[in-house]
Amino acid sequence: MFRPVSAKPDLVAQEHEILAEWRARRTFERLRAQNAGGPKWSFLDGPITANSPMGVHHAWGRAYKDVFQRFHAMLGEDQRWQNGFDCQGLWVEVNVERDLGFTNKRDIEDYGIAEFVSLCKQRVLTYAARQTEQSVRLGMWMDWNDPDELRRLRDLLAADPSRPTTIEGPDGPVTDSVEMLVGRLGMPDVGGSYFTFSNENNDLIWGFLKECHRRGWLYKGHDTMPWCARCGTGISQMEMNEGYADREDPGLTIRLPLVDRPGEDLLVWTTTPWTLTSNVAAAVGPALRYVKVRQGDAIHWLAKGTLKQALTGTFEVLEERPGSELVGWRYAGPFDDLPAVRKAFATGASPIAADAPYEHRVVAWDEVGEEEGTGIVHVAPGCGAEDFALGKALGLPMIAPLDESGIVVDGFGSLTGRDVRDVTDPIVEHLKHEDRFYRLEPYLHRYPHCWRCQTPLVFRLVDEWYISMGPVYDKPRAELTRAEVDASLRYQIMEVVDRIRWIPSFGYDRELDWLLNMHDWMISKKRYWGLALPIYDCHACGTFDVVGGRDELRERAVAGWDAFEGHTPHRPYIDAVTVACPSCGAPVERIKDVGNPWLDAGIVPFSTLHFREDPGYWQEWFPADFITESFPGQFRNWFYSMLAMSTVLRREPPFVTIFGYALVFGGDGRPMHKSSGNAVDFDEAAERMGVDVMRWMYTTARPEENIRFGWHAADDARRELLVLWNVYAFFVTYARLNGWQATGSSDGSSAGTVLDRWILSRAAATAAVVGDRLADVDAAAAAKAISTFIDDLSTWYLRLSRKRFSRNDDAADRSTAFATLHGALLALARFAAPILPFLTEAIYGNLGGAIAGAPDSVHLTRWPADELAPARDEPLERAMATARAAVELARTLRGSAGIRTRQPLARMWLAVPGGAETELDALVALIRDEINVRAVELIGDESELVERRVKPLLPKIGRKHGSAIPAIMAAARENAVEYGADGSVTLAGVTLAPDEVEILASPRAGTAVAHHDGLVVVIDTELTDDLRAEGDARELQRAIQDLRKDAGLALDDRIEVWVDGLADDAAAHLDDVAEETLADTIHRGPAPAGSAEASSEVALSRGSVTIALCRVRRAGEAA
RNA sequence: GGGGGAGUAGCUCAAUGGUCAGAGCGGCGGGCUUAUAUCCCGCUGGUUCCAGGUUCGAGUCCUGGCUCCCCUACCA
Repeated sequence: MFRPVSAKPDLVAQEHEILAEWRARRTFERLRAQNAGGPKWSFLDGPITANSPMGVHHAWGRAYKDVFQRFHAMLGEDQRWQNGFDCQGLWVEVNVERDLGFTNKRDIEDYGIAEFVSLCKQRVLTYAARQTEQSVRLGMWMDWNDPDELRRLRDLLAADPSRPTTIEGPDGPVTDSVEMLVGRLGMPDVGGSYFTFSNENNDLIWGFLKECHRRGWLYKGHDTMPWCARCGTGISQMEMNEGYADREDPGLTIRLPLVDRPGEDLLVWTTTPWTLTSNVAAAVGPALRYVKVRQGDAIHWLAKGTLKQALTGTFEVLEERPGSELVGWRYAGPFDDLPAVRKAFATGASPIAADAPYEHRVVAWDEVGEEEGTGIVHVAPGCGAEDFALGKALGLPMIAPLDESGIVVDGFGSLTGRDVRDVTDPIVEHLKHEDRFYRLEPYLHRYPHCWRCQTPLVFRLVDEWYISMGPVYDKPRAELTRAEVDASLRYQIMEVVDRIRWIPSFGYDRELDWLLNMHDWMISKKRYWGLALPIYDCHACGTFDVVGGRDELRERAVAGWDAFEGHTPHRPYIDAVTVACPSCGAPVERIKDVGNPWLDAGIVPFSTLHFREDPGYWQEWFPADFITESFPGQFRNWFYSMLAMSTVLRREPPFVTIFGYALVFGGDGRPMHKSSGNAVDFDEAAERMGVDVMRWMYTTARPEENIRFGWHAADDARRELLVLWNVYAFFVTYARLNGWQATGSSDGSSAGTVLDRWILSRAAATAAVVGDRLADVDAAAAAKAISTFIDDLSTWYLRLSRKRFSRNDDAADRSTAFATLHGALLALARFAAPILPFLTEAIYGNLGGAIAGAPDSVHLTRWPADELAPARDEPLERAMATARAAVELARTLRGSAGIRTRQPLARMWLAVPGGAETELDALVALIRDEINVRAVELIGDESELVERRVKPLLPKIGRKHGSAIPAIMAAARENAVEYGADGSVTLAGVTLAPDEVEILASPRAGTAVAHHDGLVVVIDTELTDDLRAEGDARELQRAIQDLRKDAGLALDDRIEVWVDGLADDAAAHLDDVAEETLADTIHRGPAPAGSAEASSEVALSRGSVTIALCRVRRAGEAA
């Protein structure tokens, strides 16, 4: 017997029960064992940042990951099931800093780098445990660590990292110091999720960097970089565009007096006043026109095209010259007295005479424009990349005013020691005092900000480390020679990209576009928590070397190994080791920088697949068959770093297929992000809507479109699943009432009715489509097919079959009906299992548990498509589609005639298109019942019901007949047509050949309606007294059923009914009414006082009738 | 700032240059149903961003403008 099922299920509670059941029965472990040795399907999980609890936006991708893994498991394929955590980098550092209340890097140094790094590791373990729990709740099956074990390691790490401890690995206990054990997480002997902070991950990146160096692609750059003063680190190109935002800066115009033209000055505009301290030149466009203007006593020079925007008040133009004539003019700088300026100028060479000290000069620069400012550009080569390039080209001195925290360095007078963000006011004051100030007004522009902490970036002159991407050639890829590709990493990566299937396909173009525009990859960060870059830069001789791994470091160490031994390769311990310079032999320290975190994630196709310690294993699992991540952002991040590293190491694709999806938006219409404050907590959503509903919402969504997350959308998703649930509940309710049991083998397909065979065919078809779509990475289409099947099952199969379950004296037919619905539901449970793991498990558990020998979980069953395939009957499916269309048309006709479906009609006429005659009798009967007509007459020749119309084929006749077209089309619309004997037609005096027109049959006005497939339906709308009486009886029956429901009666309660005011001809049908409503007696006349439990009134064709009912007490029942 | 894409019903989106611009959702009305919180039918809804142009015919092609999105970017 099946367990009873509520029509209003608590899906959330049920999910928790199933999670407990999976745990208790070790269902996942058994699935892995079952598939061990099967064909391999290699999924590579993109690491999630273990830095905060998940929001609902993380669940989209994780739902996809689980759907595809479960599906491939049902195909019997062996998988690795390894989740990944991203661990190193600024994300984690910034949060630890916040927790500690730190505001800058000095706080970290004071606190102690070792302690700080340990806190970063602890934070990662905390949130890895948390996200593990959340992912399990989502139904995600992975080789999870025990979250409590992760928290235990965290606590031990805090207490004493050197203490030995033991954890249970897949092949037995593993013992090591806490610190080293944490560094071994995810490795084969320890098991569980991979962590990018692992020793192996770091070690393999070292190997990668050494390989880059071997090929000469690694270099140190000296340049002005975008810089975050709060984080104290440079911002790479990959990170830059995360942080563009509108910002209001001071738009400051100042006067620079000309030394050789007393009383005259240059007007210069800047939005970064702090850079004025480092001014060394003023650039003019040599081809632009410049004017001298008088304003009161002052005389200014500026570009002619900027007069209106740059000047305030009236002016008088005195003189005009090309910019080239201004070049070489000397001017007084804005901060000439500062020691730093004097020092730079004393050592800088004058462009006029090599031995003279430098002086401020007007220089020529083609880039200068007139759109903004004054057409005279303030140049500070220490404060901007373009200025830097210009300064380098012209040999100008460089002044770098900021330290790494954005504090003004020594030599800048009263500004020294101040924060760059606070110097605008003192600078303006200074300029006013010196009579250099002209104008200040706010200026709104797009400005880069730190992607992590939103601090506006500054530009600093620094040393950073880069991987060269190679030249960009000014010609199409197809024309490149082999040698050119071999000399440029970016084109090599593109060749790898060519070999990958990108879904959606625009991903391919986006990745190529990024690669073409990518600057060299800046891999260094002047921070603490992350990959220790294994670069040893010799100050003695100026050469640098790269160490390729821990073992190599041990061999080459000349000092400090003891301090490092026993530690993971992180700061500060790694910094103690020095090696001998291979060039001059001097002892060299590691550079202090840590690595770009995308190095950490990019190496995982190697590190997690044991590239080094088990090459055989790596061969088997590389490249990954599949990865899936959110597209926005990853082209320049994870995809890019994996592609770059795999290209360098193997020149092979690291993955074969990539499936990308868009973003989850919050209720405010912005991308959902924790830092945006619009994130919806995952746990809240899971407990409120249930994770199957969430998974359904995500898998039905179009992956290339952003999703707007909302509870309303969740309700829509839930409603659809409740339809399925109600079919299931219906089945269980009546199976229990009838004592029906599954026998194990019967699928009802041979003896079933046309509807039975149809729904089983639909189940087979759906299983095939869902399997095909999932195999092709199209979850939305798979979900859509399931959705259509649920609709078929509920609104067509069950609607039309209901009586076979509830009131059926034919035991064999009843049994067939139960077997059919049972089979359809079990099939659905199986092919929907990857998407809806809980709901399908509940259904399967109740319906399939009874069958001997069946697996005890739907997730241990194999993909059902082949098994179901024999039930497929495509002609029947097509015929049924036609029948459904006919019913819809007839309903439309009823609607427009104002005759409700309960009112029987004498007959309808039906013309079906050729080829749809399969099961015609059964389908006609079905249509007859559904439309409630006594007879259906088939019309072989539909010509009585339709008229011929002509549709001229415009693309064919358009050019030939030109301006006659409107008249031809008007004639066609009015059907003013002459048919020729040869098939030609004449419209508006123009004769068209047979192949220039299409002859259509369209329904005559007044009938209806079938536009395609030639289906035509007509109903007889004449109502006889007899039909009215039967209609009234049906209406009465329906009112009694309503009343039963209102009175809260059980499905099998028997009743006694009173009907007052019913006409005699309708009363002739009362026996039928009594049977349908489970009434023992139907009295005519009013109910005796006090005997009725419920009553109501119903309007019939000949007046209103009062009905009343009460429950009949059974023998032995208390009164 | 540069490059690309898109503007169509209240919303999400269709419509090889072809003659009444369509779906779904929503809204309104009606209907079916003792599994249903569902479902079915009908109706409603349009300056196809604006202004020109090409054409027998333009949502579609061309020119100019406006707005939004994506990619990219320190012009002072």
